[in-house]
Amino acid sequence: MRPTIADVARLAGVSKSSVSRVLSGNTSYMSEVTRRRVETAIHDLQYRPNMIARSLISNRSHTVGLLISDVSNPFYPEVIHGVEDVAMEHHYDVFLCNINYDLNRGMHFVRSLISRQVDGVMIMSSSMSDEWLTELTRYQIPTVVLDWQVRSIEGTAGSITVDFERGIRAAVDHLIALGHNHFAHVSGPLGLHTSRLRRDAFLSSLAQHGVDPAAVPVIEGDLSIDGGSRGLEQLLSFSQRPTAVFAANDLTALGIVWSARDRGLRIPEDLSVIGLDNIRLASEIHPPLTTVALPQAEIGKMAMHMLLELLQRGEPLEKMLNAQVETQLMIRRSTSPPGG
Amino acid sequence: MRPTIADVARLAGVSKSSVSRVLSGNTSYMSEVTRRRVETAIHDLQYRPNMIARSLISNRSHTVGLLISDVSNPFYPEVIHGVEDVAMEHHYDVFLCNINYDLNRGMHFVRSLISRQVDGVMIMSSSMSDEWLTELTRYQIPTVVLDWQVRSIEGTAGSITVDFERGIRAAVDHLIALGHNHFAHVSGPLGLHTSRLRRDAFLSSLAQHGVDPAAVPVIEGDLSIDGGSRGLEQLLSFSQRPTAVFAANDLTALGIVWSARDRGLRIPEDLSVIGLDNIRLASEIHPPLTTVALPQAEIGKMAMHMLLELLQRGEPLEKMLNAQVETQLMIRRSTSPPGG
DNA sequence: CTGAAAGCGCTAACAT
DNA sequence: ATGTTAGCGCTTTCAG
Repeated sequence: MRPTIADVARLAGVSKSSVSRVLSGNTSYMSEVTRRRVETAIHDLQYRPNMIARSLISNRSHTVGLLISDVSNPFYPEVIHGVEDVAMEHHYDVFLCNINYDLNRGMHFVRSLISRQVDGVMIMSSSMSDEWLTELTRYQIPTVVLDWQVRSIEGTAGSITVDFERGIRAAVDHLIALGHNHFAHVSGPLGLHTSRLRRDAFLSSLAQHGVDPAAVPVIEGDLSIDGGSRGLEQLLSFSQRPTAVFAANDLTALGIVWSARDRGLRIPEDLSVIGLDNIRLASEIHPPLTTVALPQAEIGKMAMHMLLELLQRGEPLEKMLNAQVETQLMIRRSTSPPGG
Repeated sequence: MRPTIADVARLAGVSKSSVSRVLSGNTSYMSEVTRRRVETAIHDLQYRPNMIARSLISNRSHTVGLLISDVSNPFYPEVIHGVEDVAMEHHYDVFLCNINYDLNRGMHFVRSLISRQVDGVMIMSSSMSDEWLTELTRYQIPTVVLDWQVRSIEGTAGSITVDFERGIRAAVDHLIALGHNHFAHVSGPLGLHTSRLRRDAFLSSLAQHGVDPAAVPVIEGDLSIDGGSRGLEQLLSFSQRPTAVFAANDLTALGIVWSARDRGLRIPEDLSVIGLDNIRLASEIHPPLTTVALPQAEIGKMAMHMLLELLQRGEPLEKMLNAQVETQLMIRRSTSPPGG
């Protein structure tokens, strides 16, 4: 049996309260001697406090949940890092849940987190259900959501929205400055809000430069390398081939680059490619990818900070918190004037 | 306040015990009526049992910890999946901890997991400290370790070892059959046991074919893309250039392939490259990478299953459990006869 | 078949 | 400055 606070008390010859006091650092009114005795007893027994018992009293588990679509998506690692760093700083632990693009699985995790009395939850899944939020707020669990148009919810919640506009506009400006005039977009699943945002930002920025959006082919991909490959194939079948393509994410862009290469096209001479996310690989491939960067670690940190803030305020907010992160163009080697 | 079992009991007009009975499905000796009343009360109150309170009694948190080096390492996603899948099946939740290659951080997590009373722990970090295991077994927490030479530990533990031999021998056979006779290896950090295993397997397989191991350059890398690039540069500086190189992992292999390409070498005509792991990217790049595959998902599943078994047996084992997984050569397009 | 009571490990008044 | 007591939400004997 693992030693309990009672064992420590017995060994030290004091009461449980005294032990509890040194555990919580409530040591101001204690005699040096008792403190010492307790400390040695703790050490001798290799006693470790039982968080479960603590949580039962305090109603706080010092744990937060983080729901993501899929660990294997290279967008997440840095985000997770950001979350973990801030969490660790504040002595929180993180329950990472892989939704795996499965809404049911998501709901399962949500219920499980509720039962576990997590103090808060962050949802960063491209596909999520409003139900999750409803369930979470029903039990007053503070929740932060990334990049999801939430109809303002009653309860303690916050959201982080990504300003794609700015980075994407910079990307378009860059392409225009290079002299391109035939564009294309390989999007994410257009059922996703975020895919539409990216597409619209691209098209409207183009329009600002006098390019007719209707003339810009949009191919629906699936945010994967394979989707990018397929997108490129379609692009090549058009009579009017684009000289520059904007991909909804870096994975898609990689698929485009590699398939284009395979077909004998040179990147960037024959085709300029811009991605989005700025995953690690983007700078490691050849040529390194020009991309609209998301501040991944910052997103993670911000989410956890916002959650912490939500946790502090006891009462439900009258209005959801909101924060915005900026995107930023990283110019690398996958873009050049058309023809080189 | 969230409803408790008392609220349900009150609403249903029964005792807490009765509610508890239906919660645990202990419904055999109950009247249909009471069961119904309780069920409706649970539903009306949207009651969710408090796992924390349950755990306090049962001493089991239905939670396991999974320590990994770094989420961003593409080796892990499938492993994590495997673990999660069988964990979910058995109603366990997984605490994912990113050691981040930091031994202190690892110890921190270990202590935290102990305080949280996790039922078991899996350690899958390339660098780990024996201390972790000592600490874990001190508190009788069943632990499964991947690919780490554990001096047999007293307590409830298991290990999964990877048989690199077989897959690597197949890789060497393949290279020899293709007609290669100048080899090189870009290893992982040779401080790591697993790096030495891989290197030794390569060298000894080569020896079996009459190749003098002393004549085979081994360049110490760091299991990253960058390390691969640097490895290739060194390789090119040798008077006798190898025609085939075996990399300690796929990331290293990618670095080699891409850098070689950059320097105008053709893959596989001018250089055959074999990786190890079989990460997803390996089959998505061009040319797809020949690699010694680790059964990632299987490793995850096996680890969780072994942990479950450890959990079943109450008493400490007299001997550690052990299981082995096989590696397998995946022949793709990054290898060919020298010169094409 | 159902309820009352004790107790899991800990903290937080309340005494002393 | 320290000990005593009650109780967090739940399960589990033990009575009835």
